Amino acid sequence: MATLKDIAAELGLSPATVSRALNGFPEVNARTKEKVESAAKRLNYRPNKTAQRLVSGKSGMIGVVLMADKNRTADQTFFEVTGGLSRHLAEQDRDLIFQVDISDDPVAPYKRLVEKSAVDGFIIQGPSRNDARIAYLQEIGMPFVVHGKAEVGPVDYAFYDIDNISAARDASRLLTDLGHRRIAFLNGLQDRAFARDRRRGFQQSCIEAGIENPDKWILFGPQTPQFGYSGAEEFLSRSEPPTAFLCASTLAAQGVSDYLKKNGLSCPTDVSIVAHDDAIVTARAIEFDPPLTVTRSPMRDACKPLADIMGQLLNGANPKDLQITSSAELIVRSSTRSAPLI
Amino acid sequence: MATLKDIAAELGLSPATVSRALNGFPEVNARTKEKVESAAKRLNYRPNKTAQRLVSGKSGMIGVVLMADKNRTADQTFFEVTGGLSRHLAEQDRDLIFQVDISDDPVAPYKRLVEKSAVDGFIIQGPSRNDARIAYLQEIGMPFVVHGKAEVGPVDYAFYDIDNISAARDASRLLTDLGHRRIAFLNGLQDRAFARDRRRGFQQSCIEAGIENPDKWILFGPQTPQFGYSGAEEFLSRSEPPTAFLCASTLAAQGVSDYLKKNGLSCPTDVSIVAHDDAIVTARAIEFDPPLTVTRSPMRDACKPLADIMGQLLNGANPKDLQITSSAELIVRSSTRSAPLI
DNA sequence: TCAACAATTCAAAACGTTTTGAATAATTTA
DNA sequence: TAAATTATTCAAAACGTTTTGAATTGTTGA
Repeated sequence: MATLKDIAAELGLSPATVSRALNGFPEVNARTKEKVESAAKRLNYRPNKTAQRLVSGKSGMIGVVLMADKNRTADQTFFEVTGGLSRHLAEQDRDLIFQVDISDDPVAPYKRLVEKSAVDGFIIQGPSRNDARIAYLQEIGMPFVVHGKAEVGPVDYAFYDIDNISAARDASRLLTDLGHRRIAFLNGLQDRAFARDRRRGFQQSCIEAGIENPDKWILFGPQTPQFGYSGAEEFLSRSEPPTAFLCASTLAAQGVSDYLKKNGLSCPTDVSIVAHDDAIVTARAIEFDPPLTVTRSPMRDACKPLADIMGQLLNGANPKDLQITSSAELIVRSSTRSAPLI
Repeated sequence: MATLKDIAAELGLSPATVSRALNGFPEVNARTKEKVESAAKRLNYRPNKTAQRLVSGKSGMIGVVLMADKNRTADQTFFEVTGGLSRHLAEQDRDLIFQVDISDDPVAPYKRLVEKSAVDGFIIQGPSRNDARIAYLQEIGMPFVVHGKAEVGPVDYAFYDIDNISAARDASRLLTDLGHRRIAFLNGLQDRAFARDRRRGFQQSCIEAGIENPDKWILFGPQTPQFGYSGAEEFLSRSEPPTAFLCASTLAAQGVSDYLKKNGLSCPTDVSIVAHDDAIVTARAIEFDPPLTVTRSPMRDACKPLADIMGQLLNGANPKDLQITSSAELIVRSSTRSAPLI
């Protein structure tokens, strides 16, 4: 591998000049620059990243950690995002270090990468309330971007999130507008920030529609077909069964749909279904029978903003200026209809 | 962050001695070593990885590349392995760089990481015949381990693979022993090495059982429920429908099972099903109705051997000594029964 | 007591860059 | 033509380790 010195020796220049020439510094003579560039190409020169890192103090790496505990359910969406992230970081000539954690301490893998000085920053997925990881990274001053916003009020870190309150409100408002009054909500895991926000949105539209005690219509759980199935079972065996389901993911909606079919109930005639659609491949809303009404905001769409935010953060931007909340669009398909007369 | 120099200054030693003390060299005085170690702990010293890399010429990183083209199907198993890999590499104090490729050239992302001197080696998943990535890495002398063996005969690179020929042979032999003579095989994508081997195993047992022209019973495709469903449809609408299905994955088996249910066919009374089980979470063989007979070899099990092989490779071992073929075990459950009398 | 040897430690070089401060060459101004 | 600028280049230091070869100290044997 050719080094700066090799080029310098070849042209009778100093490494300093060669370095400047290749990095486009203005003070280097045009002719010299030309010669250096052609020599670099001829010798197939590639700057040694490690050396650059040593002097710059940056690693050029971004850490992404997956907690491989029980909720394997997160995997699908997690990887969807991680994959896209890797692509967009590559555009900034950064790379993604991927680490899977098995320990009980959620902070441990972050600590490990920090202490190895392996990364310049982290992207945190699936934040919870009072997230220990966020606290740790803030304490040591390590840059990070959160996918999803953990707290309710204003925060001082960078994040990209969708407006979960509005999404849930829009979805359940559609149902109340159609006359539904008994709406079951299969929400995400209770400790997740997005689940808290969606609950809030659901409550808001319930209040608007004069529905009492919305909380008794909410079930928290992992977003899987199994959860959807058992949730449908539970709600529909109540004395006052729901006429509609709101699901936090198309995966849960799949379970609900399966349960309805198995029990001779028709969607949308007997029961309407609305889901939030992350646009993950394994449960496409449009391929449901009937096609599913959703609030849609593809997970994929988060990748580029997250990577961009990280880039700006590492260029010294203020985290408070890097807070993006995007909104989900409501797409009405065939799984929703007026509430049946009772 | 404390450096070697800081410790040296603190104790009135040279950085060289401190370095040796911390790296357990024998020539350093026991008392000195003790003092150095306690000082290191007190100052919370962590060696700077980048500096170590510069001098050692190693990056401590292993590259894993996902080709994000059409066959999204690979994702599930890919991530299963990648996750485990990250864990086991961490045990060697190595990290995993994860890169997603979108270009048409399968070699491009490897080249990119190589030219940045970002990694010490690669782990290649889903090899195909005459894989260009393997050719490239061999040409430039970059260490790599292949998950799955690409060629038929002996090869000179390190790999971990399961014995696909035997797995397919065992599975189809089970069916022929039960009297089945019309066995449909929903195999993997035709360019994949494992699909070629399984075809071979299938052919072997067909020949043993006196079944003619086995190839007309094979369909190649992505291992998805959709493929299973359409494959079942195609085969069962033939004039001589199969009495059994052999699937390359439980995902395809799911599609077959769905098709049977939808069309009033019973498994195992009308049709038997055997699948190869990678033990991925989204399609558990044991949760099928009825529980699925499989040849089982969990994807997860590949992670540790792959990481170990990589470790040895980087320690200078000969790739030819690092070739592991493990065998899948046949687990008979309730989805297989004697062929129906015709 | 002196040489021979082993046990420790050290200074300096190396890895390949970037950056600093100074030096040289080229050009302009007076 | 000398002085003052400006444009260009350079040598050396820096980043934080590891490794090399030499130097120092301590110990043993004669």
